[in-house]
Amino acid sequence: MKIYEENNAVVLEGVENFDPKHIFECGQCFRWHRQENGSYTGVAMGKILNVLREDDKVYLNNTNLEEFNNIWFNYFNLGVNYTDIKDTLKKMDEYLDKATDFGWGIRILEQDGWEMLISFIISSNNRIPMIQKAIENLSRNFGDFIGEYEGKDYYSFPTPEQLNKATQEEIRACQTGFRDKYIKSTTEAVVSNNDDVRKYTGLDTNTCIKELTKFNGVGPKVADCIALFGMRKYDTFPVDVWVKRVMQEFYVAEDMSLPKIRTYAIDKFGDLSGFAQQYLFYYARELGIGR
DNA sequence: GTCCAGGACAACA
DNA sequence: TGTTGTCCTGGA
Repeated sequence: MKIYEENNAVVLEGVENFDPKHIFECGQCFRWHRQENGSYTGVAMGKILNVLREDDKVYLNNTNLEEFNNIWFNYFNLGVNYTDIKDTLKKMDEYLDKATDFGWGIRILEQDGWEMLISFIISSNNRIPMIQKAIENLSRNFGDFIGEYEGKDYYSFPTPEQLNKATQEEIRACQTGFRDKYIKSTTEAVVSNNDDVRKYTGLDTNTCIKELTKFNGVGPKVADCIALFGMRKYDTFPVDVWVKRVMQEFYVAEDMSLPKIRTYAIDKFGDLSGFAQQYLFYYARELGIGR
């Protein structure tokens, strides 16, 4: 891969296993929006970025090499060899063989743990467009204005201290629904205990999930998502309705419970469970499998 | 107006 | 220890 800077952009030439649509629409993130030219614009790590792929070139627009090295290289998980991961998964069975071809450009983003904690609390019993709207509202009302890009204003996700200034009513006014009390209580817990959830990356997977489940509004599925997408715990397997459908379609009996599906998958996919989950989720959701 | 999609939690057996 | 009703919102 050749990496160079030109015109306020960083170009990744010959980058493998990288497709914006696959990355931003596999259920792991909520702040990226598709533009008319097929690129995606979003806010992450307090920066506005636009991502466009043209053949074997990926353009990271509105950034420079310094930011790329400090932020985006890790954010896009570029140190991980997805060719190896897919090869291992492909050998496991025909479904993963198909799913890894279908979502060939998926990468698991290294997102901020605190943002994932609140985002996935909002995700519970909620649909993606509504989750996106609530997170945007929270950011506009309680985060920092970062700047304008192509005629739109962008705001950073609020810090624990910023969000803690919001009342439960103000949180609900951001269209969080009944999850307002979960967000309020979790934010209060983080601030009052001076709890840096980013440090949870250093815990082992089971401890990490157990700690996350202590927060109000965080159950098994939400904890798995936070651990996988915000804390680099790749050996876990969040089971949402789509993953349940695809697992029942291809692997397990119709009446298997969610925790048992999870255990089954982790036994089978091991250290690559989180990656398998992403390929299967994207495959199931795009094709409407099991509906 | 009615139904449905989406997990956590409290109350219950 | 597992099961059931409730929570909120927008789109069909």
